Amino acid sequence: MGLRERKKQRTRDALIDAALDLFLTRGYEATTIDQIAAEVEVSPRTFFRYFASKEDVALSLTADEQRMLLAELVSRPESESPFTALCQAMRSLLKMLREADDAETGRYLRCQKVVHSTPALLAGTMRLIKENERRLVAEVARRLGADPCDLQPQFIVAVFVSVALACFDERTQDPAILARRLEDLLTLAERSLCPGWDLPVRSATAQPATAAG
Amino acid sequence: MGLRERKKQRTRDALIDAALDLFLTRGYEATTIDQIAAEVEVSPRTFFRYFASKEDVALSLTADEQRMLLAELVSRPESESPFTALCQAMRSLLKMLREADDAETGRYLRCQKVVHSTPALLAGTMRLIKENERRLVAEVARRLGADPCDLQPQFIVAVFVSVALACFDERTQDPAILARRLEDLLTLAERSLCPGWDLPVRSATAQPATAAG
DNA sequence: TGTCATCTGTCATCGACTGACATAAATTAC
DNA sequence: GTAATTTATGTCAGTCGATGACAGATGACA
Repeated sequence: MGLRERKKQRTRDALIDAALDLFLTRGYEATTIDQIAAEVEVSPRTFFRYFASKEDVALSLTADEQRMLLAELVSRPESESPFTALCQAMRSLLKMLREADDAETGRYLRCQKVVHSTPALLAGTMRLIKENERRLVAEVARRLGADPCDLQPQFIVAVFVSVALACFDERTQDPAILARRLEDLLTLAERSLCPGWDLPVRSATAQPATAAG
Repeated sequence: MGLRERKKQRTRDALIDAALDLFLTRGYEATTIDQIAAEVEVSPRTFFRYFASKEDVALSLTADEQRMLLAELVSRPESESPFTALCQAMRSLLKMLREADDAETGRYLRCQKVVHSTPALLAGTMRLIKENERRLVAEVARRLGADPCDLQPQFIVAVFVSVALACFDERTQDPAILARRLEDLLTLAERSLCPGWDLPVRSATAQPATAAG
């Protein structure tokens, strides 16, 4: 990797760190782009060459996590049922989080704190999750041999996302506690859902929605 | 109601209608506050005395719906299980929508179209739903005789919200089709969930939180 | 070393949003 | 009915987020 690439990466990381620090101390709204740029000693214009918006820099880590979640799901073996695969992908993500170095863990914790204390960032997080949900549905549908427009894959992913979202309480930021909460919720989900609910249905009567006939 | 109140209501409605029209024809981002204000013949400053932001005017109807959903839930009889009550509240909401006059139905349809074609508004909608979710959890917890921090009420509402969200596909805007889709999804949910999953659990090992005696 | 692609800073500009102040209108008191 | 009070609105000035255009600086590469 050339010098140019390394410098860019360093600038990008510095901008994220400076932004998260300022967001934490002064608050997201009260922090200006000028202040972030001044901290890293670049021009405000340069900030916008790295991040599309002020929200973007705050949610860049969240966006990475969503991409990783999808990648983990795709890499799960086909033998796992869709919901099991989703849960395992989530567990892998939390494992990576717990095994990360201090710098990354710190970034993650600051990011969580900022996001949970800023309604606009909470909305942005929801948007990212919702966008990723479409990709998750596509992958689950593929595994089921179903169409992404069918209700079943949408329902399976919807239940998973709702469980995952319920984990991200504002009080729950430490990855270890997060993992515990996830397991508790998955246990509850397991007790509530019928065995085989996320397996392909082959009956002729069901699935009237697609209107293919 | 005095003249002043009536004038305010008329201005507010006119701003919403003008905004939705412009958003639909020119797009949300391309529409400026000045254009909306000019359409209603008020100053741009006055716009911001009625709505906190450009997003606010686009989502004012959505915010109303969320308030109504909560009100419907509260008015459901205590004999209904939490999930049933949530579903019935949702059905009531859709019924009100189908029985509304043309002006309101038109506003609703335009609002749906605009929201679904604008990522920023989709995010805002998620935020509103997420905010309302906390109130729904509180009401469900009360019905269960549980604490709002317990996992069960959170899980029940999460499943409901995920089903409700799955209804609001971008292709599904007509209230009648929306109602059909909701029923299909609720049927699927009913098949997937164990009987009694949303009833209070009274076993000695679980749920230590309520401490009701 | 010189050429080229790319990164960066400066400047100008737009649009969302806010505070301060003055004016106009409706409500209330007399 | 008029005066006093409250409240809605318009005007103005200003901040901040975000973008396009252009010029200068810097790393890549022959």
